[in-house]
Amino acid sequence: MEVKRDNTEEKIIDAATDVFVQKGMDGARMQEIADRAGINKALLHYYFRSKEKLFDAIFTKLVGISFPQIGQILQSDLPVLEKIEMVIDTYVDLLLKYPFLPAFIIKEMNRDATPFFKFIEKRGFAIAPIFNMLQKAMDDGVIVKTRPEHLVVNVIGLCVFPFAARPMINHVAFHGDDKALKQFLSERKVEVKKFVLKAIQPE
Amino acid sequence: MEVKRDNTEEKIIDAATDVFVQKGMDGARMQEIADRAGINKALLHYYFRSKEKLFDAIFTKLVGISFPQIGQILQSDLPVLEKIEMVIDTYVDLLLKYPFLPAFIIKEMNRDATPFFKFIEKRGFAIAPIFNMLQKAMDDGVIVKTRPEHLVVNVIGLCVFPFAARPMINHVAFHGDDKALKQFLSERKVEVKKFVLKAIQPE
DNA sequence: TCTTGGTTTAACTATTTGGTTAAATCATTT
DNA sequence: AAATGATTTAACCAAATAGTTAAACCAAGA
Repeated sequence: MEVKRDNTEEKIIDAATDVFVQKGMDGARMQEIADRAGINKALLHYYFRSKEKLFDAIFTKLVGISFPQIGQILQSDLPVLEKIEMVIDTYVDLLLKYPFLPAFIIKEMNRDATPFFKFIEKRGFAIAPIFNMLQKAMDDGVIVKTRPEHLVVNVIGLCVFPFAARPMINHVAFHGDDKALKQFLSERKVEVKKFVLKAIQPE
Repeated sequence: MEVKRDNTEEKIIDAATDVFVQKGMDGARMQEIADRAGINKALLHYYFRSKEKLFDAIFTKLVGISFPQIGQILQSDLPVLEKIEMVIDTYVDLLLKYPFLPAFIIKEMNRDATPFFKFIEKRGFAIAPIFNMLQKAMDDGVIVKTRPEHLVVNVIGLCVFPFAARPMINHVAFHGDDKALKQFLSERKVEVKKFVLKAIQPE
């Protein structure tokens, strides 16, 4: 038993990831996934009973990558400012590795948000401790006062947006020069940290 | 001639906008557009020969809304800081009016960027003057020094991201409370201005 | 009123696509 | 080597879908 199972399943997952990320759930074709995995459609349905089930597997995998274990950073007893810096570093590094993630997640969240909700529920992800930590830092005068929600959205947005809007930025700001875009994106780590730290420093 | 033409065409455009924005090009169905416009499929093809042509019309319309006439603001002789504030105000107001735009544009740009490129080309949109203006302000010590590209992406990203990520923010930060989310988004104008101005003020 | 030309419809077609089935194949165990 | 059970395939099916066609309709001008 399990003759070439691991191998085939892996090939399917790789192929499906490529196709779903590029075309989305609606644009993806089971035939294309089968072709890219070097198998035929029936085998695809043998491993993953339906397109929806296959998509769920891929989506869950990719959401898992997108919402990484920043819990460790946040639960450490580093000063808040260093925590924020570490989150930015970790997150931009992740996005440099998987630049297609933001557009994919945004696209599929807008189509059907329930798989994402299930994921969050399953992982028991809670944002409240983060808000509390930031609120405390504000009360202590370590960072400037606002609603913690805004600060979190600002930080994540500054990290994520350039990747989500990559094709536009590439065209408008860099006239299609992929090298220049890549250079720009790799500068984001330093740039976002500088920008955020300056913005939140108390008077 | 042109008996009810205007009326019907308008109904089609409204219906197609709804459906394309909600489902995207791949997920949209001509039948659903026809139903929503209160006509049948053949009439849809009579007005817009193909799904692609209809989509192009809608996409171009929506990109036109997304890249509004901020030229006037930028070409005025207001101080740079006030220009930046005005751009943020204008942009967030726009997004509050059309909150679905960012996700739609990101989604469709990733599928096929050529309609967007054509639009930019046709409108003769150039980013260089904006970069030059910011560079000058940096040289004059009015704002802190960076690559202008980063500043532009930061400002746009802070405005746009919360709208693109709406479903996630709504769930994670507000537990599905639409009212709370709307309140949060309407605070962004003030928040982003505060955040950006603080981040770019010279030492 | 009769013609004309744009408008609208019902019915149809060709193709694509997700999914099924029954048979063949292959590795492993007895 | 024979049996077993997982794996793989070719051929097929039903539903959905973009697009077509030919005829009916309707408002306006001659």
